[in-house]
Amino acid sequence: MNELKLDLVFGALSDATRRGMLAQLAHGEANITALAAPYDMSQPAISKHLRVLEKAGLVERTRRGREHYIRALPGPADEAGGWIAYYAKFWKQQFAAVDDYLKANNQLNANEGPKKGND
Amino acid sequence: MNELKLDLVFGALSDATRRGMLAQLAHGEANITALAAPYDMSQPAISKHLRVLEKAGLVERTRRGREHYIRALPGPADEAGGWIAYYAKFWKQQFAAVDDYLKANNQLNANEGPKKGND
DNA sequence: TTTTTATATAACCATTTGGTTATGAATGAG
DNA sequence: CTCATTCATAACCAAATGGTTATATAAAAA
Repeated sequence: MNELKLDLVFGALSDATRRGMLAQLAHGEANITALAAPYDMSQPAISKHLRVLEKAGLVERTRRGREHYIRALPGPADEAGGWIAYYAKFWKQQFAAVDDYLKANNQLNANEGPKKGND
Repeated sequence: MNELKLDLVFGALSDATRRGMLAQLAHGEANITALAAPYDMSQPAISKHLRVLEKAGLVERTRRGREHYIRALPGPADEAGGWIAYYAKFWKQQFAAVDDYLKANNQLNANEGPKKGND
């Protein structure tokens, strides 16, 4: 997945309303009225959120008569998750290495115990 | 992790410059000048990006003399990854179920083969 | 056919975002 | 001490974001 697409996917996931919609879609596809129901928000606002999810490739829309059914597509989210997992592995190594260094030098680790004075 | 924090984490990850910085931090901590080096961008812009990463809890800053050393913290990214992994599991089930349904009804699956006419 | 329902689009607005230049403060080097 | 380096902050700007109301379109229902 290219960087531009990751921008869209992470950007889409950065809003609680959109994450809520994706969570709702875990139960299966839903039409837009159903997706909108939990939110105290105008219909065009919901429409915009859905467009953001669509542009990120996180959902797919199927028109059936006058209703639009939305379902979640796992691919792009997986790739975003993959990005995180890939780098988190290295960050943890670094994290552990710094931890070990601090312990070896008998210093307090700011990421665990309470801090010593210096306030 | 609360929703507000997830907003910050996903929001921080939605920018290629910030993801680049986090990628760089996979090799270990770096001072701000080093982090800034790959980008054709003013120093205050870099400073702002770092603040976004800090507010999301994705990095930690340690001042040593006049230099600020940055290192990545794996925690928040892990939680964001966890959110994705949790829901992706359900989306895949749904995905598979719809797939099966379409196949059972001898229809083409829009997610795989080419689409039939209707253009 | 008329009305209602489901949705989109347009126009607008305030706030946030991502950048800039200019300036300042603290630390290190000469 | 003076100068250079590392970084932050302030003020500004354009574009993007997340919302609104008003209006339009298409399909279903009456």
